[in-house]
Amino acid sequence: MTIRGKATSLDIAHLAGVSQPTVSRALRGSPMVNPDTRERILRIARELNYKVDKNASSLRLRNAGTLALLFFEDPTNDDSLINPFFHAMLGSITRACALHGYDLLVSFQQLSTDWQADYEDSNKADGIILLGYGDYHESRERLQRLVEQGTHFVRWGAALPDQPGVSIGSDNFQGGFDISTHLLEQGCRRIAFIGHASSHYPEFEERYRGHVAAMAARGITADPGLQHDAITTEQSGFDACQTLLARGAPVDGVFAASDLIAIGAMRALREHGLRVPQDVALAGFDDIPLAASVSPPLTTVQQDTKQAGQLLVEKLLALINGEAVDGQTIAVKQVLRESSRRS
Amino acid sequence: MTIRGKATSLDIAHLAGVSQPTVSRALRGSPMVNPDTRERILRIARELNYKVDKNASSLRLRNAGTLALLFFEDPTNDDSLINPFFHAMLGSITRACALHGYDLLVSFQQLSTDWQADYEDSNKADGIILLGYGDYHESRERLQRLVEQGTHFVRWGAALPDQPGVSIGSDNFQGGFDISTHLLEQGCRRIAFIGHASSHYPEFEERYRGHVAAMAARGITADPGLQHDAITTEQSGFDACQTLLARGAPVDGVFAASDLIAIGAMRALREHGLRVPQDVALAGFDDIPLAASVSPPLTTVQQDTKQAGQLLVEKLLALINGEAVDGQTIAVKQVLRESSRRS
DNA sequence: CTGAAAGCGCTTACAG
DNA sequence: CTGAAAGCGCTTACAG
Repeated sequence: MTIRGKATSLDIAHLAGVSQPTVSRALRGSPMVNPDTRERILRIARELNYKVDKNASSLRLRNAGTLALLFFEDPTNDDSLINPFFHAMLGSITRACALHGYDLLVSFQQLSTDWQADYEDSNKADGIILLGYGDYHESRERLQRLVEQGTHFVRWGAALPDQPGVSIGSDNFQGGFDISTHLLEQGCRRIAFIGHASSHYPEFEERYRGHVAAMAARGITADPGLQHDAITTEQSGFDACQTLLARGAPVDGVFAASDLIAIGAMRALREHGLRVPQDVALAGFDDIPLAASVSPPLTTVQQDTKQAGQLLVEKLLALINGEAVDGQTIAVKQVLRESSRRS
Repeated sequence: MTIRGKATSLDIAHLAGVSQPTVSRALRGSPMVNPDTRERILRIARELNYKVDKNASSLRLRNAGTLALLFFEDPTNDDSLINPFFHAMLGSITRACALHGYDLLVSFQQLSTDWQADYEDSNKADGIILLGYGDYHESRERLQRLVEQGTHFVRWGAALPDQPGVSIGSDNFQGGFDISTHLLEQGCRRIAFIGHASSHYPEFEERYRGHVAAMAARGITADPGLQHDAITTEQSGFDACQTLLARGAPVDGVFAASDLIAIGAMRALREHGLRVPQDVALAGFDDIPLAASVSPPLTTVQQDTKQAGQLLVEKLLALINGEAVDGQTIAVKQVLRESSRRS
């Protein structure tokens, strides 16, 4: 056994006194190998710490056994401001890949970058998982391009009609509806929504629509003046809430489009001398780990990252497999904590 | 041009009226190709959206053009509790890889898992970057194994003597020394240290040693009773601080071994009716994005994640290249914010 | 400057 | 059950 230079199937063949193809068969678990021979081969492989050469195998099999995760960043974000929610997604995607015996290639990209890199990934991987934030209108044409390319991909996001490719996302409408219904039940009537609510941010828009519908269900028309744009950062949430409060509009509830926004809003409320939840009930969206730890603990909508990661991987694998695949909406779960408890 | 089925260099050769090796040469930028021929080939390649098959290329070149990032998790952690600091590292490592034209394979692993998977990665990638938390004594033997294997790897962590492999880490001692010196300057005398301080967690231990040294420099002997174990989670920080306060030991400063711990400690202090910084000055370590956003904003020690990622990748590449490589300690920077400002 | 040849390590019909 | 043969797509000496 040579220490330097990895062992090959041919090395094993020599040592086992068989041909190289037989080694390959034994290693791949082919039934047409004599059990004794197989045992011998496997033993030697273990001793040599042999691993199949992925490149050679992929080249021959014509599939890479690799998926690529392309993480889109909003150019307005600096490196470190990634929403913890996406980290949970990264974790669950990684695990789902491992479960299916696939490797995961990870890359980060600016939304504005040319899509050349996508193609590059499509060449190294069997398919792409798209994840990230930013203006949907900007990413839409890139998706279109991928479709034309015949690239296999799935994306995390609102599953809306007329979208290029396969989208998997949470039931944002229902989540928004539930949380606003809850705030209404707590006696809130003037509920602010902090977060973008346009087609540029379809997930936030759906949450907002859920909010408006919940209000309507109680006969209340949502005041458009109580919606204020924000992206998913603590600072943006702080700023938006600040602006809203500075306007002097009376508010007794805040539904933030994400937990990070909610945490920023909480800080703004506190600085304005407003108590949460006594003066203003507060709720977020995502259920990031921090949500349970802030004080008061934050009421929020839990997105099922585990199922999300699994679905993304499994649907992508199905696509690669040539199956017809539809988008899917994942159920969400309300998590009620102190930040909204007034009764 | 066939839509289905990727174009190969042979397709291009046919269309360009040259041999396949000439295409390969042109694409790789070999100087021994007629400029006109090269232009033609490149144009056709672009039209066909051709990309070199990575598997074939790697197989032939005998290098994968891929690095693997192996993220170790403490089994006590649940999926979502990854320190934001590591996410910043992930970002900077990804970027450094891209810069050097390498792909990055990412996998998460329990510290306790068998190291089989490491070998697997070592087969798919040219080298491994190790990152994560957990008991160093546990990971140490795995590192040893990797060394014996001849696997190229670098790890993020305290660069101590007698370690297997190459380690790159922050100057934790200096960071601890600086922050405690600062707390002392703010008038603190009874400074608690929250975080593990044993050889099982060498980075925390170094921070603690820095703290003790800073105290000693002022003629103060650090009270061992003011050190309380904690791992890097908000909850653990909360619990540890809680316990410490419940003991009734008077405390006028807290140096938390990480920002997450500090944020937990802040919550515990608040619940005990202690004001930060008036009653207790507080400092953390890492400078995660949240540190600037909590109230009061958290004094901390910034680790240079950007340089860290670059160094990890560059040193690993050097190792792969057969060069002799040493570990390195990266300078840290104090970030003073309100949580420690008493004067 | 360019082509024919060999080979990276594997997998899988094709014969036996 | 097993071996000899072909070939995945590329790169690089080796000739010209």
